[in-house]
Amino acid sequence: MPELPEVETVKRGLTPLVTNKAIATVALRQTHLRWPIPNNLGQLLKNQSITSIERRSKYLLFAFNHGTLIIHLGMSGTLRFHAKPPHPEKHDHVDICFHDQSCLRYNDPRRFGAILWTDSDVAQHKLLKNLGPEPLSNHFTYEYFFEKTRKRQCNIKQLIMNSQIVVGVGNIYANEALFEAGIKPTKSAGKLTKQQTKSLLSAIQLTLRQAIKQGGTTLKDFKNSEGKPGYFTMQLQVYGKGNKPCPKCCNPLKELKLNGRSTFFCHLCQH
DNA sequence: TTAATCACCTGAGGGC
DNA sequence: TGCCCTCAGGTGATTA
Repeated sequence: MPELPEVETVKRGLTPLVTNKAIATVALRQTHLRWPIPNNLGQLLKNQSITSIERRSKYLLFAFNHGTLIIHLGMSGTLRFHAKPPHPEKHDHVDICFHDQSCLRYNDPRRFGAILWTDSDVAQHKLLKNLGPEPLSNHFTYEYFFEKTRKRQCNIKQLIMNSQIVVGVGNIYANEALFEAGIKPTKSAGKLTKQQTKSLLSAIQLTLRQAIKQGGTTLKDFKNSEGKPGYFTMQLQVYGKGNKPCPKCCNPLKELKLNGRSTFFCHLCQH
């Protein structure tokens, strides 16, 4: 399930492989994703070259001279580069084929992802314009974060997963960052102390940096742009480890549902 | 404005 | 072995 580190890993992997390559054709086998893929995508991209790949939140932004292709991997999407593409398999929904016979292939079993096109300022696209700051940018400061927690009654886990507050913190990394910071996921956001806010901000950044360094998680579906799994699973401390010993105090980790999401924490180490 | 809930979708895993 | 059911989860839309 791609989260920010996974998307960043895909971006870094694909950038040297596809930038400045001219597109020959686009094969659309399934256009029904979260939103319909534009039927004229092939016409839009034919003989055009990708000038750069950027990432905003979990969206990959493929820049062209005349617009931007927005791709979200959803829950189960992968984007892989093939020098010589094999025969399409199940859920290989889209191929972006280059003149040199190589291809960028989008596969998404659950079809929660999206492939959209905009010829306007991509930052003003309705999916992107209301997003909060990038967690690893200079805009995600202690002052900003503390102000956002004030007068909030929702739990802190839900707050850090809110993309209007800060982008890119999904369920896995929310669990991990809260454990790292020693903060109980159910704690009301508005009751965080200044020190806890600082600790959590640092923990979010540390967790994401480590995951990017490791190449993302390997949870079930995730593979990077070369089809290889990430390696961060080895370092997950609490996610998916209900009833297993806490890495810090060895007491059994608790598991509960919070806003419909699996939540793991140590009731002794997290307050 | 904030918080909670729903819908989308399919593969994996467990129970029978 | 096969069928059925539940669960997993990111995020926009809807509702309260």
